[in-house]
Amino acid sequence: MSITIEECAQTVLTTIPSLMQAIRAEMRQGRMASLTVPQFRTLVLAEGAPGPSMSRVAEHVGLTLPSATALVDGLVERGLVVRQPHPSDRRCVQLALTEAGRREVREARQHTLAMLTERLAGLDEAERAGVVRALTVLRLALQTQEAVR
Amino acid sequence: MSITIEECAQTVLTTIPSLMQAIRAEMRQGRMASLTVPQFRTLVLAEGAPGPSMSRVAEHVGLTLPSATALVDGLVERGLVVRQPHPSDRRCVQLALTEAGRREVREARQHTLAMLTERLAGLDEAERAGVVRALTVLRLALQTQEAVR
DNA sequence: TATTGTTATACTCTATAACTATA
DNA sequence: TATAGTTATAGAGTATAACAATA
Repeated sequence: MSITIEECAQTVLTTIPSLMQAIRAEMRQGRMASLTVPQFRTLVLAEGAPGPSMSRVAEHVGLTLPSATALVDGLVERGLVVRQPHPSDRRCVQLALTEAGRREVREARQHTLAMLTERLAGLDEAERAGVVRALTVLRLALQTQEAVR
Repeated sequence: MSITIEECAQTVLTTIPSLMQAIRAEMRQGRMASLTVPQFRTLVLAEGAPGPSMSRVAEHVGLTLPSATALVDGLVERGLVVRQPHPSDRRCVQLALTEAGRREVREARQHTLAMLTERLAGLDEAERAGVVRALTVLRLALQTQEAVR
């Protein structure tokens, strides 16, 4: 029973939004985790990379620059990040997590991962490997083109 | 190289939002396809099931009832669906596609699938099968719980 | 002149709380 | 009293267009 590209595309189109819904619901449900998915992703970026620029944020989260500005504004207002001047290029901004931001992202991740882990507990070894492999394949296939755009 | 549940959860948490972004971008890019993902999913539901209620829409798209109301309001304003009275239970609504709605959903799907198909063209048979299998596994794992909630 | 970022503006998404109408 | 749906209200996500500051 061979699966055509069209069938595969169809599955992707119908399933990914559902999965996204589920993840969003998880995150919203966490009592203390008052972060939306894009906010969370921005904090994760700032946690890993040192002082990302606004452009970097926009690219990472998949937004336009103005959208990233609005997103970061919200995080700044809530005291989770600060905008720091870039030392050598004064047009650029370097985003930095505050202590509160560091705590928030840690808690949100812990919480969300715990919930996800619970739901994925039923998967066997082969299924887990399959999931990781398939998602990696999809990421490469769908993101490659974005760079081209 | 065995993959733990935590690693699997981690991959899901970081990858699914990216994939969703990519799909959203695809749909937005379509010249004539001016539908958002939730709007599209609502039209697809109405296309398949006959006269879904508002509750059915909310459940399918993963929204609260008020959110579904707002979503459908937009579609009604644009002439893509109509709210019809349920014959026996006057509290209920039955959603029906208009001709324009039927055309719109057809075009949007065609367009989006074409783009996705293009991007997935590089996958071999085993990868396609793996993707479908993995997404199905994830859907079952993540959605089961939603019903419980 | 090109690049980085922000402001202005306008939709849509999404939720909670309060309400109406029907069962 | 319980259920289906809407209205009211509010905040976040998201885009395009126009602008400011710096390189």
